[in-house]
Amino acid sequence: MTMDMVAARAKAGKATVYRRWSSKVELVRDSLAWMNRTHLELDNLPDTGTLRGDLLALLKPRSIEEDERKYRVFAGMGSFWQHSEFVEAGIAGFFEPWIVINRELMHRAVGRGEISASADIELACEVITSMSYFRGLIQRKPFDKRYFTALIDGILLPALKNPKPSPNAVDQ
Amino acid sequence: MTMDMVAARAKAGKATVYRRWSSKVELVRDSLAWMNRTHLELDNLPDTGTLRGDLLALLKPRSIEEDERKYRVFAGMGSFWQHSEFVEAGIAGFFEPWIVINRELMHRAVGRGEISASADIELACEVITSMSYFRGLIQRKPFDKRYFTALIDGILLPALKNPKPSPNAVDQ
DNA sequence: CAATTACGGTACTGTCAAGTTCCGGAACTA
DNA sequence: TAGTTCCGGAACTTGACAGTACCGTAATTG
Repeated sequence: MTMDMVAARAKAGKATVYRRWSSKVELVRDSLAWMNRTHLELDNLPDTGTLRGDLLALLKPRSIEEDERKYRVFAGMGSFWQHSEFVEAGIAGFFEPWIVINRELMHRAVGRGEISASADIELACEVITSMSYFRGLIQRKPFDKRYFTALIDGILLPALKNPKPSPNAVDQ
Repeated sequence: MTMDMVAARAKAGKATVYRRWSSKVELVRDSLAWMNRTHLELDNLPDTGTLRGDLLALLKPRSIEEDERKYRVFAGMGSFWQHSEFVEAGIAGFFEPWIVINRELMHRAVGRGEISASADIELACEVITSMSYFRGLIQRKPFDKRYFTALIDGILLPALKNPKPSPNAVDQ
């Protein structure tokens, strides 16, 4: 991802790119922010009546391919992993919305009495995100509907429907 | 991570480094392989009688700090993320042994009748690894004993002790 | 001790990519 | 049409870093 490539892809001159962004750092920052603008409106979440239905409703073909593009972007960002500013503001920002959404859906499910009130929501709402990330970026296997449903039905819902064996809080 | 730094850290001349490795690529490959040599012998796993005990026995202070060093290495490897050769052989190789160990411990637990035989072991044995990675490299928070036990007690064991909920034929 | 080898250090070369400068031409304006 | 502004493109500068060449010296061997 060189600036020449960026300019070429934009069918623009490098000078023009630098007219709009004063450095590559700013360009990357803005690009990340742009990608982070989530299409998922927090106040318009799916509400199917079951946690399982809500979660499945989140996984649209759109988001699958978007995720894969994000992973390719990550892999190509190379040197920016050193600057923790970017990891925090940019990369972590990718995942935070999903975690927030999961948290909200799970809290609703608790309210409905669908899952145990003593479940560790704070941890559970990071499970999908963590594992999708690991699968996409490390294992480089598709995070598709099959895997997603297996995750929900095989891990997440069983974990949430039971009270946890021992009460444990995690710092946040 | 420049070759000058490597040489300096080794209190050696750059020429000496190049006498042993013909290129940086080979050096990184060998370094990854060396870090991957796991201290956990597969035929000498903990056997405390419970899955919980076995898993907790895996988490030694040694491995915690080693993991954090690995994450720092990852963050510093920058450009190598493009070459999927390295991601597969090197980085993925870090995690595979842990997954294998988890799988073995869980199969034992199934054999003891401790966890449900219908549990999704293949998925479950990736949970700890995925989430430790996410926490260490993305969230940059410590993967310590507190978090680890919360993960085991709040997610993993509850998920495993229950049969999967009905794989209902819900929406498409 | 003398000869050879191995090493640490430093200076050099080549390459690649970020950032700058400049120019010619297109598009808009009067 | 003439003047002004903006853009694409290409050449250039600069810095960082991989890889190389070389030298003085310490260790090794006969």
